[in-house]
Amino acid sequence: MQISNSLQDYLKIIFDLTKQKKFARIKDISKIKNVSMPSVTEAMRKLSKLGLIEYHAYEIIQLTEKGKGLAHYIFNIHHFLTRFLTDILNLKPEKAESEACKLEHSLDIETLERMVLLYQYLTSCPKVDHSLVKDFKECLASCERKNKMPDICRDCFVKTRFPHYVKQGTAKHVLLKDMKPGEKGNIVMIGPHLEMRKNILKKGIFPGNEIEMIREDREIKSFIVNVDGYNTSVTSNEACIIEVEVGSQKEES
Amino acid sequence: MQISNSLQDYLKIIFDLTKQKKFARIKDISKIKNVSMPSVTEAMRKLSKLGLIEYHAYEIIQLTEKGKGLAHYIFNIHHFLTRFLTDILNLKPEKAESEACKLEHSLDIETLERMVLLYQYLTSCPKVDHSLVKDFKECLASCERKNKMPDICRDCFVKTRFPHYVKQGTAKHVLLKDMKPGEKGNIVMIGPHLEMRKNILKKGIFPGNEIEMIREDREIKSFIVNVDGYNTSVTSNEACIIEVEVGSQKEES
DNA sequence: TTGAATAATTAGGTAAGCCTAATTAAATTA
DNA sequence: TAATTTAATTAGGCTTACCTAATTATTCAA
Repeated sequence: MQISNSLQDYLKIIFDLTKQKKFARIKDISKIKNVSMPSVTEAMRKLSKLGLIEYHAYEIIQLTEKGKGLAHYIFNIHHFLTRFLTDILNLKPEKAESEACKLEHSLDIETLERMVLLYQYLTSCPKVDHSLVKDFKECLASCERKNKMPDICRDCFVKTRFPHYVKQGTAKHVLLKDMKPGEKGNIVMIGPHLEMRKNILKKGIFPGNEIEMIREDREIKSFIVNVDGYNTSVTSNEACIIEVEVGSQKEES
Repeated sequence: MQISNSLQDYLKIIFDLTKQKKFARIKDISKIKNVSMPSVTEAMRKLSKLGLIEYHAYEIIQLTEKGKGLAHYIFNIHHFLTRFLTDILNLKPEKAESEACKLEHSLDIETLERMVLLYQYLTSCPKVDHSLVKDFKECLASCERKNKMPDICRDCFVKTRFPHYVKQGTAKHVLLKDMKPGEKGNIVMIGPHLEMRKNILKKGIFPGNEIEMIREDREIKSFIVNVDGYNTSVTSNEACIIEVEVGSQKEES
């Protein structure tokens, strides 16, 4: 059945209210969804027409069996996503809540299934070292303490702080700051320091992007780089935490 | 700047077309976005008013510097998400494409930042055993071969195929099929078999949910269970791959 | 049991993002 | 260069999901 995001939200809210109070009222829904009461009335009529709720003017609102099933489904997707965002990505509960609200409408069952698998894999699979998620979170937590290189990342990152550190095979890993004009490569990692990383991402620079060093502009303490065909600038500090794989590229003359 | 999802899509399409042809035309955009030409015209006027494109009736469309920056950002978010979905979750490229299209509008920078970190952690962090993602993908691939217990999961799962396998501390792990009426627990894992898992998820049963066994209904070869307050049924086969943690619950009499 | 307060509904309106049909502009080709 | 084809625009409409102001039900409390 096709049902709009907004109506799904209404259904979820009714489900939630019904759990506690056995019924839902227009006013409560309007408050939770932060819309006016007439908007709720209108939505209720639509849900009623779809056979998802039992509703008549001025009476209390209850889910039909069909509505209960669908609401339960949406509700649990929401909660799984919240768990994923808190348990794996370590978002704060309120943040995870609001992000899950947006995500629940845009993922289809197949992607969701993969996320469930990843979740299970990282948290419960006996084959996986469970300190993995713990380490990841510790790394995240360290990153949140600004202006300090997280201890847990020192090992990872310090190795690449020397120019042309050879990682494996033909691929050389360098920091962006050490690249010569004209040199190209693929971004493999954007290092510690939460705020800096956020700013780098905001410039449209992600791991996996192709990056080319254009030139250094010492006046503005920046590097001019070309990322997948678009020129942008990166501060010297930022260039110290962008790790680039060079040398395994197909050269163009 | 606030810009609607739809306008973001237009911008991304223009960015993409401009890369190849140096300009974009109404007709091409309309074809790619699968909307009528008048709809495109209207959108172009809006983007032009926002200062994101250079556009006058009957003339070719080009991005302004401002538009180019924003488009590049959106475009790269899209590509990062595609990589995440293919490289980590192992979705097929076309699927990943279309899912990324939906996701790119709903994630905010903070969540994105965490996903980048997870991506880097799993694929490039020297501290992490890189076979991890490989194993996960192998597990996924095995799951796709239906009707066959994936070898890689046998270890994980067989252990729990015996009732009341004690995992750690007070928590007992059992299969749903072995639970007694009235017994409660938390779902920790939904086992191998892709299709079956999908069907279980479709019933609103996710890892992390609280589940209570109500009774077995031998006539329909199913178990009636209560998941977070909602009754549903699970086939006998499905009950064989749902692993539940019991015993660490706070008991209610 | 009747005001007063609270809750819900009508009525009428807006913005976004689509659509079709009709018209006009631009490009192509005979 | 005139006719035809292709591309783009106007004009007018629709749906979803909101809104405010005004009205009507319902509930509560004196």
